[in-house]
Amino acid sequence: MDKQTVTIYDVAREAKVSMATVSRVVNGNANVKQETKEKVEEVIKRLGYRPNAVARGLASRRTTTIGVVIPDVTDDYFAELARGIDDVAQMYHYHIILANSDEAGTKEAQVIDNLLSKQVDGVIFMGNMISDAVREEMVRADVPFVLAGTVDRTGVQPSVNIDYVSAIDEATARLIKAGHKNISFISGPLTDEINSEYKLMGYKNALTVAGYDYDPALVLSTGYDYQSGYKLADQVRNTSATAAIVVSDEMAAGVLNGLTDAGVRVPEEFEIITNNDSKLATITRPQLSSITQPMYDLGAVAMRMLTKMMEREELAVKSVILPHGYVERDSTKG
Amino acid sequence: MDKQTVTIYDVAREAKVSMATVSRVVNGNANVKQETKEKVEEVIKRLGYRPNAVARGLASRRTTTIGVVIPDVTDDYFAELARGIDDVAQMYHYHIILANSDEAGTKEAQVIDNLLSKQVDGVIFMGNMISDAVREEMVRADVPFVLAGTVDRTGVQPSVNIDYVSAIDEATARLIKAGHKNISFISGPLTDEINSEYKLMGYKNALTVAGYDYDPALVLSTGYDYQSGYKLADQVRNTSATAAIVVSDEMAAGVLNGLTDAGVRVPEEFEIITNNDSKLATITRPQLSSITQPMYDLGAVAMRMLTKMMEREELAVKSVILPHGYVERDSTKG
DNA sequence: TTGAAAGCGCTAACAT
DNA sequence: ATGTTAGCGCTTTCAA
Repeated sequence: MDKQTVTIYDVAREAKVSMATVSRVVNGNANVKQETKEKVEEVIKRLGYRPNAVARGLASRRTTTIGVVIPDVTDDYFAELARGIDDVAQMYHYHIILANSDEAGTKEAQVIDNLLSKQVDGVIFMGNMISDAVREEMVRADVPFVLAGTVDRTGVQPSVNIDYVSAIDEATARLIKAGHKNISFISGPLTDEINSEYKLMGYKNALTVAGYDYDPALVLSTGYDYQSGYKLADQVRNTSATAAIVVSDEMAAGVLNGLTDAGVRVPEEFEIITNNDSKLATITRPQLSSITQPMYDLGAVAMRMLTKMMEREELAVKSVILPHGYVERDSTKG
Repeated sequence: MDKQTVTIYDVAREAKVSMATVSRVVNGNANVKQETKEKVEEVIKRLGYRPNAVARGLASRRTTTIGVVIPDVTDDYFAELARGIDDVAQMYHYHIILANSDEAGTKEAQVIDNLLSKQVDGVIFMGNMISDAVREEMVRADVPFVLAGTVDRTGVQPSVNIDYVSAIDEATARLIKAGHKNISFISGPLTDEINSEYKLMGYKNALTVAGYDYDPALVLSTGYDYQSGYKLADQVRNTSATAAIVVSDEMAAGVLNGLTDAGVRVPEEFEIITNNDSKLATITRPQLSSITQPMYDLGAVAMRMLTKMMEREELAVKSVILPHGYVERDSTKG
């Protein structure tokens, strides 16, 4: 019982037309008589013919498939972007190969290499930083790349982001306005540019505007996950900080619970603002006040840009900045 | 700047060998003189040649790519399985196409169709139930399918699961033993077999053993997400239930918070046991007592089975049942 | 509106 | 150990 034993030839023979005509019908080419079309369609259905995408890709040099590089599927933030990407891809009839990069610089480049060898028509890249190896792949590749939720300090790659600097700046200013003199900045590894070159900058900006000194002891960095945040709570208590800006919700939940379990009352004794407003932010108790990001849209817009590039349309804007916001919950006194 | 400018021909010409030799080198065939091999490798590197996986797939009828159908990438449970799948796939040098099915029966079949048209060498299917359309695709396909965290009441498809009936049975018995007379069973749609035919059965079993009557009013079902659970809390309060078994952590977190926000103290006035022990279970306050499942392994083992089937090895066991457990936390009195 | 034929880049016999 | 030669199943000119 072979399945793909049914080829375009079989359909052609059975329908008494040439394979070219079958191809036209399958591809919705208008130059086919209605009658012929119907006959071919009947045969296709009867034989259970399914076009071989691999052969099609080889012949047409288009696979209608795009690659999506994601650091980790279990990361709420990127998973949400992936949904946006997926929906828009669906809309434009592109298929997606979702590839985990594990956030390891070396693996990322290899993952991209795999994607390109599969002849994807384009790639959406997500990550906390762009390694040199990845950058090289992007410029060398002959298919378009779009960055989603991922910054490129050189600004050469089309990208969709929010203004991370302002977002953190505003949140920090909010805490300052609430009277805090010592605010901690808690982020993932500072080797990730998005932390060191953007978010930390926003934090410093706010400090500068308020005329406060920047105290490196208040800058804490660790992994992005819950456990890392939880463990970090002890260190936080050892600083003079009375409030914190945390760059990921999982970390923030960890810090919050670590603090609470150590007897520190949030927000009474310590205020926290987190960064992504993912579903976690409303699940913790107290709920987390948060910067809000249009995560789904970040992905959706990136995918839309990619479709345009793949169709060789001009891009009006190469670096799209989507609006962010802020939502007050219970981890701040408000 | 053309796409796959550098082909195997270019390498062959430049290295002064035949394309077959280049192919041998690329595929690690032993029948190549060391010297020739080195020369070819040098040229490959110099020209930046990257084998075209599409052409390779067409010629060899193998793509070393497998399809993974996931209901929703943002679902913690399945995302965790996906990690297990990904790691093992990596290990065996298979690539993965992760396809979102949105849990819609119609879309699932279409997604599988896409995957098959791409000539994947195998498929891992995850979902809360198997629609007839999906079942049909599976039996008709000529590539192996393995179910991960997904039950097949007909038992014909190879699968990896835990014993959902026993897991829920035991958890329910635990609540009964703690003195509860009215225990609510909270699940996703009962149209999903895993709920109606397995988990609910476990619940009923425990009731029967204890000599309790089954009260349909205590069986509540809604969406798997946090919001659905949160909203359900009101309904829960209107039943006579003093404890509940919840089949997903997100729902459980919702029920817990909904109850807490309504002034019901957990676990003092109401006990909850959840089902997956995903990271959410330790993030909520109180933390959720939970059935434990080896999620990562569920995916990993499924992928390992699939590799065997793709290599045409015999499967010792077609339906693998992995052990489950239980972890006591603070949503039960213990 | 339809058909014929030439590839797309590679693998896999089969030769040598 | 290496080369030659058919295809793999389809798209795409180019003719008719």
